[in-house]
Order: sequence, then structure tokens, then C-alpha cells
Amino acid sequence: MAQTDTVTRILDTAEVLFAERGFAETSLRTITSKARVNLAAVNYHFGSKKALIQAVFSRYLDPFTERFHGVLDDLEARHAGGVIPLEELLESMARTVLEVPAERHSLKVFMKLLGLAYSQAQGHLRRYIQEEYGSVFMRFTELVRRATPELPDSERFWRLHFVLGTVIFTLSGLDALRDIAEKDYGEHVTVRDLIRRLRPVVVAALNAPLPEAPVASHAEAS
Amino acid sequence: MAQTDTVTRILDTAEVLFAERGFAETSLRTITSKARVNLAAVNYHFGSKKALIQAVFSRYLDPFTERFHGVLDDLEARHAGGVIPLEELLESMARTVLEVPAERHSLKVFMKLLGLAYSQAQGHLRRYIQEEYGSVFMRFTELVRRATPELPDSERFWRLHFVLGTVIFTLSGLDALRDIAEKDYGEHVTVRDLIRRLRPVVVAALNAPLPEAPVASHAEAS
DNA sequence: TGATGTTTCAAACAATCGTTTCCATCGAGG
DNA sequence: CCTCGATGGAAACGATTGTTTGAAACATCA
Repeated sequence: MAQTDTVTRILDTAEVLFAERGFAETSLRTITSKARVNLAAVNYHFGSKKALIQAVFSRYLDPFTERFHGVLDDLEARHAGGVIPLEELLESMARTVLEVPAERHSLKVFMKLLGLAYSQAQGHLRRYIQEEYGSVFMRFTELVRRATPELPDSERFWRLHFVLGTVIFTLSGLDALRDIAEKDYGEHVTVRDLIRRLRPVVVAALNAPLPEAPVASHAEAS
Repeated sequence: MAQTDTVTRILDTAEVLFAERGFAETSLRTITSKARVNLAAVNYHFGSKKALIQAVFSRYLDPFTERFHGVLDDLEARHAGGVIPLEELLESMARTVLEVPAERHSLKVFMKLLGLAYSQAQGHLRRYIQEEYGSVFMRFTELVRRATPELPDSERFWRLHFVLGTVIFTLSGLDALRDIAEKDYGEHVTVRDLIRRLRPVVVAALNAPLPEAPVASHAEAS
């Protein structure tokens, strides 16, 4: 089982370095030397650096999507035919997001990777994630649609991305923010702590009143 | 005035390429060839690539901070001694963010750069921005503090970063999201449109009920 | 054991990176 | 006029990048 060991060591090292520095800023030599494997091992086992990046994501997203599908199955069965309340949907997603990386490594790494995938947005990664894991997200949004029938479709679309931005942004930049918070307010913030704080904010954001109709001119009322 | 022309052409080209591909993924040769200037011009006028990156940010952030300070001066004068309502603070910030890049280029580039600065977070950039422009942000948060006296300090700190994440995340990934929205809901979304949608969400997020008290439980590994 | 297929390893590959050097060019001041 | 500091331009620098190579080491099974 020396091969699996090498593959695992590469993935373990790569995901941490990617999360810390980004993809382009992390060379294969840095990864392989820190993982104590040969330089050629990456190209041998994964084929290319791009494939390694995708493999890092798969190791998180594959168990997540599988488990999340199961959780949604349970939810739909429990509310047979009916509507699943919004808070229950959000709660289930948060729980799943928390559980999956906990089995392997830190949630921080997972969130940082998601943030990188969104911002660096080097075509191939974005496309890969969308095509590979878009279905579970679409299933989730459909359930959210039924839970918030009063919201226009486009409004719900944007609000879901608003809160997605909040979560990814906060959790991926957690370290830097935590340092500031700890220094200024003297309280040490855990991930679970942050999620507890996020919950009412996310719910309030999704339930916010609809924006006023777009004004024809640019007359601004305060 | 040939030198200013070269410097400006480099900055104009660099900010667009940086926003599109990221910093590490954009080579000086790509910038200089597209800007039709000599390769050595970057190192001659700016000193290094890192300095060029900082210069790109300065060109946005310098006018922004200056104008925003002025806006805050006006607000404080208008509510002499009193408290500035939260919505007025947010409105003023949004208006300033909208105005500054409009004079030069697109808001999209500006937001994409902010998103990159936050996620890529290659030490030097984060530190540069924090040290150079942290004061205006601190002034703003202090005004927000007076506008939301019922919020515990730490809670307000986190919520401000929550909504900051929402805005940067949404506006920096606007292109990709806009494509999806346009395809699925057939409506073309402008930046002003998005800000109109963001407003009630941000206000609701900041005014959300406080989270329930933390349950005494096991510690969490970061 | 000997043969076979897989994995590891050191070395080199070509390409690209940021940076530097050296010289030509230009314009203003003595 | 000539000089001199500033700028533009071509070429090369050394370093680093992802990838490939060919042989050694290993495991597996007849």
C-alpha cells in the first residue's frame, strides 16, 4: 500500500499549501518536498497539476455531496410531500458542511479552498465544480424555493448567493479575522461559534423585505 | 508627458488583467505587450511587480478614502453631535464605492481586485491595505457602533464582516453569476440593480436578532 | 526463482518567470 | 553647440516552473 500512502501524503500536503498560498503560488516542488515524495510522483499519480487541484476538491466534495443527498432524502421523507421549513434546510446544510471535513482535516482548509475556487476562478476549476457538483446544489435550491414561495425566483437566486458569499468569505478568511477579533474583543472564536452567529444573520437576510421597485431616474431617497 | 502616458497605460492594462486572472497568473510580459510598452518599463517606473500591484490598488483606494472621509465629514456635520442612522451610513458608503471607480473604469474590476486581495492574501498585499487604509474603515465602524448601540461589540464586528463578504463576493463574481441569472431568469442585472437588491438584505442582516447563547460543549479544533 | 507490471528516484527538459544590463534616444539648460 | 539626466528599447540574466525521461527498486504471481 505504498502507492496509496504516497497519493494520500500528496493530497494532505497539497490541500494545506493550496489553502495557505493559492494554487499558482504553490509549486509542485514545494508540495513534494514537504510531503517527502519524489517530484515526479504528482505527474505519475495525478497526471498534471491541474488534475491534482481537482483531486483535492474531489476528496472534499465527493463525500459532501453524497452525504448531503442522503440528508435531503431524509428531510424529504420526514416531510413527506410537504414543505421543508427554511431553517431546517439551512441547519441540515450547515451540519453536513461541518461534518464532512471534520472527518478528515479542518473546515478552515475546506472553506479556504472554496473561496479560492470562487475568486481565482481559473476557468477549469470553476467549470469542473459546476459540472461535477451542480446537481446537488440545484436540488437544494429547489427545496429552498418551496420553502420560500413568497420570494420571486430571481430574488431568491441572488439572496442565496449573498449568503453563500457571507459564509465562504467569512470562513475562508477566518484566521485573519479571528486574530483581529481576539485582539480587540479578547474572545477566542471557534468555527461552531461563528456558525451560531451566522444563523440568525442568514435567516434574516433571506427573509428581508423585498427591495423597492427600481426607480426610473436616479433620484435617491434616504 | 510620455512618462505619465506609459505609467497610465501600464496601470490600465494591469488592473484589467489582474482582475481577470489574478496576480501570479498575470506575467509582466503579458501586461507590457498588451499595453504596448517595453518589458523593462514596469521595473523602471514601479520598481517591482509587487509595487505595481500596490500601485494598482492605490489608484482606486486613494481617491476612495479621501472622498469617503469627506462624505463622513458631511454626515457628522449634518447630525452634529448626534447619531447617524445606520441606513444613512450604509447608503453613503455604497454611493462612494459606486462613484469612485465610475470615474475611472468599471466597478467590477475594483471589486474583483478587492476579492483577490482578500482571498489570495499574499501577506504583503493584505498588510499594505490594512496599514494604508485601515483608518477610514475604523472611523466607519465607530460610526456604525454609535448607530447600533444595542449590538455587542463583537457581534457587530462579525456582522460587518458578514455583509462585507456578501458585497465583495457577489460583486467580484458578478460576471459568472450574471450569466447564470440571465440564462435562468432572463433578466439583465446591472450593478445598481444588485445594490438595490443588496440594501434590504444588508440592513436585515445587521438588524437580525442576537444568536442564542452558546451551549456549553466540547472545544473545537480550528 | 524468474518474469512482469508498478512505483520510486535522480536528472534533465523546455518554457516562462521577474529582473537587470547596456545602449540609443530625447529634451531642456548651460 | 554640447551635456546630462530621464525614458524607451532589445537582449540577456539567473532562477523557477511543470513536465518528461530512463533506469533502479519494488511487489506480485506463475
